[in-house]
Amino acid sequence: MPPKAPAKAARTPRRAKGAAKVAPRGPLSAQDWIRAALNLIIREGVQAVAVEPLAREIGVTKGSFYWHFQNRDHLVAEALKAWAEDQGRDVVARWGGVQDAERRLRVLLFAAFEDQENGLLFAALSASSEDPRVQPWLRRVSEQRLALGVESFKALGLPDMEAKQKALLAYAAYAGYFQLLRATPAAVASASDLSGYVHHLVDGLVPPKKAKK
Amino acid sequence: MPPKAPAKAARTPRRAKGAAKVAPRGPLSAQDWIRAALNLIIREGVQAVAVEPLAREIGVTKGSFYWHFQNRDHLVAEALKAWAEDQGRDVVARWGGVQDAERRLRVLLFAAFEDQENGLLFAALSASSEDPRVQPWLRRVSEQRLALGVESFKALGLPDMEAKQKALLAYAAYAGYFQLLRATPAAVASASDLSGYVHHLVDGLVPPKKAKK
DNA sequence: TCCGTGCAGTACGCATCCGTATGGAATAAC
DNA sequence: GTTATTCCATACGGATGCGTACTGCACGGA
Repeated sequence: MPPKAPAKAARTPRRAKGAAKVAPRGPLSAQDWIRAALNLIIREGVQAVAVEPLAREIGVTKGSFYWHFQNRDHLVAEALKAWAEDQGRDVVARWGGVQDAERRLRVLLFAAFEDQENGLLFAALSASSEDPRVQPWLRRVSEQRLALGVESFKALGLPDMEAKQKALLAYAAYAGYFQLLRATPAAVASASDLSGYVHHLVDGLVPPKKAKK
Repeated sequence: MPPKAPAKAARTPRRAKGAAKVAPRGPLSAQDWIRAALNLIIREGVQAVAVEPLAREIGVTKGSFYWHFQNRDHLVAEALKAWAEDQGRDVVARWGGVQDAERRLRVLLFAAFEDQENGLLFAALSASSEDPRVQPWLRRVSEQRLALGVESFKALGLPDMEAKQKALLAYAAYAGYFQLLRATPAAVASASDLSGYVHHLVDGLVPPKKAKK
């Protein structure tokens, strides 16, 4: 537990006794722990975020962890918060640019599918959705994304109901794609052309004005 | 560890000391444990299948468990095997009936989406895909389903590549739908009409001969 | 009636994790 | 140099899970 009002200082490396483990580094920050936690979540899910294993991986001991965080749940909470806020920023960033409704949809979807790392992180978090610490954040992000999708389809002139269904379909295709990529990458690899995949999706969803297939 | 060659017998209820826990029952079978494990998997994922908690839930102690199974991994393995074999049977059952290629696709997809319990179980297992005990079974089932999908689309006269992409898209939409349903049911509920959702999916995938929308 | 067998309870040792307590090394400030 | 501060190591107690060993009970058959 670091005192609420920090002072100053920052120092140079050091290492544990028997452990010249990974890369030598200076003192850790809470951010370092959060990053490590998110990495671990991608690989093994939220429930794998345990203090002692994580500390081993970083190459320090619990002593460090409990200096930066009150307890395990606080780390998880911070990591999730960081993720969700990141998503919020992303959505806004991708939203702003394009005016034309159809182009915006395409840009949105292509960008989403192209950011593989983020997609896999989303899949990992969805995989931990039974965890009550995860659920609210997942809900937030999904609602935001779905709302954006619905908006975009309505901007094409579609009625509410249809826009909702199409948005859900697009989002499910997104979530499912990365779930499959995470669970059984080999299966996805068979249809290796991602851009073709996304084209199919988009062409199937955007009202067939001139389906460019 | 029950002796390899069982004999006979079957007896009447009994209960633990302080525990008139759930429903009174006779002696448990390995199947009972497997069923309980699958139930737990749906609710909390594979990693939640622990002997002692599971025993508590059933209302017995570990003593019983280790009578029926060698260890925890054996239970998990049996449960997964049971699931995968069930899926295999399902696929065949739904496959046999219909001759017309387009109708078969529709029937297949509608049936898949309608079996909510199975869909949620699939989502739960996919959520545990990082578990090396789960991965192979998941792979098997997904490959089988995808192969069936590709077949079905090729039967419509589509070229290989397109059939693969459409099958992947359909499967991702399936996986994603149930993942969302599991993770954030509220989000899915907004587009409440499942049949409309599936219609959208199918109409987007089946080559627009006479898109019946 | 007295065993044998099927199933379950109880108790133990071991491992892993949590969170706490406390000490210690390196640096910055003085 | 002395001191305060930052960051980490180490050692502890408690909880929970695994797997083993052994005991106990109810039933069926002899």
